Amino acid sequence: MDTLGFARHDHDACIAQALATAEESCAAQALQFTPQRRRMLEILLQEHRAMGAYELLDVLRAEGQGAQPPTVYRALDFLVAHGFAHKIERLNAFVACAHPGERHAPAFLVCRSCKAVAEMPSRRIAEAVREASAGLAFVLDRIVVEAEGLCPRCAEAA
Amino acid sequence: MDTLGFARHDHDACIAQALATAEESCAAQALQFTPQRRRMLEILLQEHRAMGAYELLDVLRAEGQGAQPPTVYRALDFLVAHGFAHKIERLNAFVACAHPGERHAPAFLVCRSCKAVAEMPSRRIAEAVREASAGLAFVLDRIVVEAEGLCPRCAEAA
DNA sequence: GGGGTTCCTGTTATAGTATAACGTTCGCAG
DNA sequence: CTGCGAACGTTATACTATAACAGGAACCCC
Repeated sequence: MDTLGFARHDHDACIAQALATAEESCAAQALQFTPQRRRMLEILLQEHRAMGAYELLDVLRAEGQGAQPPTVYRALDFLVAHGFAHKIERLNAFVACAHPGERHAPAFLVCRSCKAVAEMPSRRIAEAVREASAGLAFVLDRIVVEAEGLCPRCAEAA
Repeated sequence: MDTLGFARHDHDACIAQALATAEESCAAQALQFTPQRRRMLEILLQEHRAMGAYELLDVLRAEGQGAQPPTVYRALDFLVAHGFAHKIERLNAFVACAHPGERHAPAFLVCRSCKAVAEMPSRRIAEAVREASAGLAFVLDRIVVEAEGLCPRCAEAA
């Protein structure tokens, strides 16, 4: 899967690839990539957008699972903790990681019109944040960067 | 009010100054700086930390107001819309702006131990975000930057 | 093989965050 | 004085997230 943010791509291949990467990564770290966790990631990959926890829950229920909120949140906690998905704080929603396996501080573009989400290159951004926080003697753990605006499609439509 | 993030400062003066700035700014733009809005900003300035909407509501109620959630959210919407306060998405909480009047894309440091919040210099960060988003043909409206970690005090304690 | 431990999942209940919808008041422009 | 828009009051409800406890599978260790 390439890093193509809002661009088209071979979606089936992208899903298969991401699942395989997650599988390998879990095996390598002795993490349990259980059916539930796999299924949740698969849904996120299929939809390819930020989804709320209850939206994911609806999908599971439509499949005939009698799932409850904690089930979803637990799976999401796992996926986020290990970098297979990210939380978009601005939307209280979750999205599959576009670069599984790579170590990175994600930075997102969020379209306020269609809600599409893309990861953008974040190295320079992360570096600027590290510098600014070091200047204030702050010990940095995690960086949240979310840019809100219009994706190319919506911008053109407008 | 100077930009001192986690540092000490003359708090009473900082509150008075910020309120005065907000007042002027509203007058200049024909915005209504009503008692409710003023009071809400005052509370945020006094506490000088990120507060949840219901925490603010509790303060109002303790003062004898029979306030309801929409009252708080409306005042917060106003303050945020006009740059007198910011929302910390990561915490679902609100904080008074440290630089009222100045046009800026805020960037925050959030201590995961004591929940203190400081604004950090954001020009370089904002620039890096603008560049990255322009590279993906994204039309940028707003930037959320929230760094999570330990503030100097908590880091030293640990 | 029993006993303990850990991790994952199921289930019920509840906490915490935010907004919809409707009505009233008040100031002001026409 | 009438119509309009902005602010505010009030009720109800939607949406997001977690606490707390129980059951079961896998594993380790003796």
